[in-house]
Amino acid sequence: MQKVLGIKKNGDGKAPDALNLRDFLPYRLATLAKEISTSFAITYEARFGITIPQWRVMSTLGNFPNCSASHVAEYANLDKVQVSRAVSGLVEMGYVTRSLDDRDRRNSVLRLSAKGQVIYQQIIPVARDFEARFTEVLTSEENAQLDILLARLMKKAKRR
Amino acid sequence: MQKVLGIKKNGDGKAPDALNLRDFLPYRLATLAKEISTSFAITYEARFGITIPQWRVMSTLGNFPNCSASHVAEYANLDKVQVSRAVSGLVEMGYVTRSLDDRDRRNSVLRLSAKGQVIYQQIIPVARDFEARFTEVLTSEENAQLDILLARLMKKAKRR
DNA sequence: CCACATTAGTTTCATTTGCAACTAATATCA
DNA sequence: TGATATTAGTTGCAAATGAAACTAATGTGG
Repeated sequence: MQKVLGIKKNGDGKAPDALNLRDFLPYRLATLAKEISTSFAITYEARFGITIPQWRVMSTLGNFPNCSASHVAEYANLDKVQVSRAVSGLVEMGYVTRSLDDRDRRNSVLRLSAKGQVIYQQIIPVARDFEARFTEVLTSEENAQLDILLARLMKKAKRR
Repeated sequence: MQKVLGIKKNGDGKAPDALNLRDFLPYRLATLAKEISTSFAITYEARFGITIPQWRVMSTLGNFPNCSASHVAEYANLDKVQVSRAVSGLVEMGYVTRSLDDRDRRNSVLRLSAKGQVIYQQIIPVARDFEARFTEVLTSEENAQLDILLARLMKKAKRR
């Protein structure tokens, strides 16, 4: 009986009576992502005292200075509550400044502070090294392929 | 400047000053996994009233009847607290039976009840269909490749 | 211009999560 | 055999999460 991504296929096409969790794509992605995320989170939590949502916010602000909280939420795949709380913490720690957009005072204007810039510049190489430890186990062709496959799956996931 | 999995490489090898979250492997995996997991969870939560950990427990018991809670935890990548609570709920709903191992009364012996078997058999095709919606967007070669890449990344993640 | 709808962001509250402490059973070893 | 350690599983508690209510600002149709 051949197996393709957890789907056991027997010759006559009859539904098999069990399913192997460990071969099940949603499970595999979830466990892999969790393993990698938490391990990365531990790295920067220990060194810089920030959480995963805070890392995402800082990284977004590194690319989009002066953007709004909703832009951060959209870009970093966080909900607005998470962004609000993450930013509050980052402001308290002095890593981010928050002001109001004078043209529309509902919007916040978020920036990395000078201190935040310093931290951010320190995290980048750590992040790259961390990522490299994984990309290293694949050839560059495989990395390119992975890139394509993940993009395709994500596109599908978003469309439902 | 070429980009490989979020690592911008400029010609002279100098560290670039920013990192694109959306190209960052841990982020991509986390968001993809979350999207897929929650969308699948909604499916069976609505129909069968079980949570993600409960789905994992049932699926494990489908393959390993009469196993212990710690075996479930190990196999389904849950911690023992999650298993304990998931099982309590499943027992309450009448999907699982819990007894003690007479040879070592610390160990529990978990089984799908008759009712649990029925539910489990109903979830399997739903799970397969759900997974198929994703594997469908890839060719069978790509699926095979994805399988290999995820396995390699997971192996690396586990070793740290 | 004013009532009403919409949007941005925060706060509240109920649920989920996970570590740590705990209980109970078994293993170890003097 | 009896003190101590280890293992399985549960419970308690504190932090994280997320939906929904809320505040404040802006947009819109009459």
